Amino acid sequence: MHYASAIISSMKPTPKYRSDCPINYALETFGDKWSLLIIRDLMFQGKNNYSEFLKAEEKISTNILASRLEKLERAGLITKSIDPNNNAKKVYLLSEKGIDLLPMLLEMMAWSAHYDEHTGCPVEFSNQLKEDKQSLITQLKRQLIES
Amino acid sequence: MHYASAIISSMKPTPKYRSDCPINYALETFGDKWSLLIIRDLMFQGKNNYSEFLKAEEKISTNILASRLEKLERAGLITKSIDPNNNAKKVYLLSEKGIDLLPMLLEMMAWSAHYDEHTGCPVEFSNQLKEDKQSLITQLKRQLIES
DNA sequence: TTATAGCACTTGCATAATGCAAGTAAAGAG
DNA sequence: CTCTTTACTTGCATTATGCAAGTGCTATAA
Repeated sequence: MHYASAIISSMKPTPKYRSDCPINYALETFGDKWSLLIIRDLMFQGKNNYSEFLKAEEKISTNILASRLEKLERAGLITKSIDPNNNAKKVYLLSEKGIDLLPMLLEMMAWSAHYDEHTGCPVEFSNQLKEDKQSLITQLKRQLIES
Repeated sequence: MHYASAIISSMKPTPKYRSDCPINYALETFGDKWSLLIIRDLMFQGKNNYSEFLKAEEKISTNILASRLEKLERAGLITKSIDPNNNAKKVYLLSEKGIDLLPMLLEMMAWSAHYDEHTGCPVEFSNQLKEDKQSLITQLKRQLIES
């Protein structure tokens, strides 16, 4: 591409999103079969590195995991750093933007727990969700920020 | 496959889901790039037939729309019926299971409105979400049940 | 200091999902 | 009877995902 074309195309950048609808923004950010499972593992399972994510029951494949981690980092939902105790290890953590998905994830879990007859969602967790969602949010959020 | 094999394989059915995790149930039910946009149009845009869904800004293609409508119906999130005023038309409506996605969708919208600088989410809607989510849920839910 | 293992990926290729354009069938309107 | 609307289906190209194997760093033990 020569300079003039480059300038012209820089003037109308290819639109990043299909629309400016908030639902669509969410879908384009984490709307695939894997992203939210990684967020889940970070949020509820205390996992924070590549090999731990790989161990998840749903069996994500290595290339997809790598590409999702990169996408989530680019979207600002997670951060990547080197484990100070082991330079061979990377540490993935939820950013504030990622942590703020907690209320949505809890609603999602509540819905699934209600409608999936085979749900693995612990009964006490479901109950706390119904009874006192706000304190559950506060509590989980504190745990995440501490780490 | 001969009869004996058929019987044996019918004894251990291929597992329907990757896991019994509630997040995963949600993902396998509506976790793709399009399902929630259809739910959105049913829930907030008053759309209820094929050609209206096709008009959405995100430009779903006809075969994908048909397959998503079928999937959502099979999952029990929507119902399909014939328009009594026009036998050529089908009417899609949210079931209770579909309507119950409202709280999750509102959290999703709140998150996107907060983090997407180009969000199209109306300010007053965002505000009502922050100020009084519960009455917004009650109000929207009433509208959906009436139709 | 070499060997072995762990960790975080990458690569190549097969399969599946999605996207696009065109076509079809049934119903309604004129 | 014809034209339009509606709700799709079909065929094919492109993209995303899945699977197995390999790579290149640390780290750790001999």
